[in-house]
Amino acid sequence: MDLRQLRYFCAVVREGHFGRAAASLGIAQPPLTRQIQNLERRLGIELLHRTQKKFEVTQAGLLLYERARRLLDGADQAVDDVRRLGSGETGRLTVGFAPSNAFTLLPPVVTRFRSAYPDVELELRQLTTSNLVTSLESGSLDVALLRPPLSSRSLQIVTLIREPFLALVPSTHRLAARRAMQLRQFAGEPFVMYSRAGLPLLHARVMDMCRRAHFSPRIVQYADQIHTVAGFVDAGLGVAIAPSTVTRFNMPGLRILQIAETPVPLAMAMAWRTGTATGLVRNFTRIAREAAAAWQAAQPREAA
Amino acid sequence: MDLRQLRYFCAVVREGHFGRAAASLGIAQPPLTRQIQNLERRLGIELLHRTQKKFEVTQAGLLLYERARRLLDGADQAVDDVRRLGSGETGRLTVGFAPSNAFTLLPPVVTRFRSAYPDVELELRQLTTSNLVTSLESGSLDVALLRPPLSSRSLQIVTLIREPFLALVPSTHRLAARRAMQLRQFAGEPFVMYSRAGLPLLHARVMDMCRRAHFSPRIVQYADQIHTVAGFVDAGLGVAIAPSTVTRFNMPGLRILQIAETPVPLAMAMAWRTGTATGLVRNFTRIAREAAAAWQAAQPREAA
DNA sequence: GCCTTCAATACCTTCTGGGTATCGACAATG
DNA sequence: CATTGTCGATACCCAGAAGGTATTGAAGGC
Repeated sequence: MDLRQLRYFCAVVREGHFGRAAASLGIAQPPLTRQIQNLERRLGIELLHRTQKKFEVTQAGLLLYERARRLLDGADQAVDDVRRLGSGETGRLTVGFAPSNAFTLLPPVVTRFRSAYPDVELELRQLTTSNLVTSLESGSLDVALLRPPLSSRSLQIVTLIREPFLALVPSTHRLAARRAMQLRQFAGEPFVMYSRAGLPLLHARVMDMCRRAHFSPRIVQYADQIHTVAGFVDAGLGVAIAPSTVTRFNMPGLRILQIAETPVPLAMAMAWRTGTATGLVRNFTRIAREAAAAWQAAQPREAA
Repeated sequence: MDLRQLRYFCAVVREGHFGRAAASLGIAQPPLTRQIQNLERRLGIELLHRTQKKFEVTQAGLLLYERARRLLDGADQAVDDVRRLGSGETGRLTVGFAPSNAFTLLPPVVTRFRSAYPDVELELRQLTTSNLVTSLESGSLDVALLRPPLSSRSLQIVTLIREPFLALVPSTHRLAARRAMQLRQFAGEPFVMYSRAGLPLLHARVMDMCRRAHFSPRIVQYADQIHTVAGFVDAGLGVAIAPSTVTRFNMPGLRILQIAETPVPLAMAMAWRTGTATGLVRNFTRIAREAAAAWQAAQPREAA
């Protein structure tokens, strides 16, 4: 069977006239006549009963017309659905994210994606960074939001945003009125630190900053979430260093200062399996980039 | 959309291997590769994700596979149904018949047709000869069994059987022991005659025979069915002339003789609209011819 | 490290589908 | 009654697509 011939036949039946049917199909009349003849020959059935100059549709022709219309509609629908699925307008996308961005980048990305692709079923999974990587590699995640660095030849990584590090002091602190400070001014200060287990990357980064500033922090408290650290500083337990996300917290006893040394910012990235060319992932990464740019653009006025 | 490409794609997905798929399709591998590429290009979607040497079916490809299989099945089914309808293996056929053959030719024809084409819906209508003709011409009948002659340019007529006329006498009649007789021997005999209203053709034919034999029948009784006429003769009311159907009746008091003049036999014919080329009519007329031949073949040993 | 396997590519041939010109037949119309 | 217009069918030509053969390039198995 050939859908072209069915399409032609339907046009002839619908128009009741070879010339008009040919015009509606955008072809000339002779090829149309021939295709109908071919169709009849192939089926071995008379579909149109010719009575010199005019024709009438036979019973068999009428049946074929009904069936053909349904087939053609089905074919169009199938093409449409496959295109939508392939282009990522529909389907199911599993997104992994680290706890660290549950309250930062994730919400705007998800919101933006949902409104752009309402027909996509979005599944969100909070995992540790190492689990994110293995899940991405095994294919149980399509894409993940996580913190670099990460080393995996099979994953594609794009940095979405870079958060500068800021210094946190209680409002009662001697530096509270300043706009900026130097890291060595925290030497000997009671220090609120990220737990090595809960936030290994932040722990390492902050420890490294202190080391570069030639002092070892006098740690008086550990916490394993950024906003917990900020909360301890707010409560006056000590000072801390945190990514600019903290400017989003509303804590009356907290003062936020710029760091003169401007440490390498804390990056947030997005990763997916290299070679994954599905429209879903393509669309999600585009949306994520847009959301990150918007987020980044909204940040500086507070963090600058 | 092109069904060929869908068929090829399904084969590739089913076999999971271009070479085997090509073999199962009866084509070489390179054209198959190209067709799949064309299909992907036309849809603008990656259906098979190639990873050097092997490939895996994408989500979109899987969806297309499901849809394509249903489309292909639907197309095959449609072709099959149309073929069956067009070839007369299915559908609805309206057959008209005259009262005169309700008990002769019609039953074997219908039986034979039913067993040959059990899926055809057969509608039988008993009508007068003139109504048969007008119904055929108007299209409300597809085919009819009737007695010639009839004149209609738009109808195709085929004679199915020819029944010789026979003479009927009661077993007490002076001719009862003879095998044959001459028509003039019925001159003056009490005669059972077909009513002009009920069986105009038989009435005319018998009257004509008598006229050709130079006598006018002394009619003592009219009847409007053949078996009623035979019944009256069986009861001893008189003699009669009847078509060979009467040999099928089992009447102890009835003797059947051949007529020396061998009048032109009584024909039974079949008619349909010229130009009607539907498989149903073609099949029915073929079956009717076969049934008539069988009926005719079973006749002579009694009527000879 | 060599050989096999599998899809992709290059190139050629054939056949199918579409286009133009024209025919033949019917129908309407003056 | 002749003429003209309409409609489907036919004849012929051309372009493009589909299939075939030979070959390549890259992985994977021994």
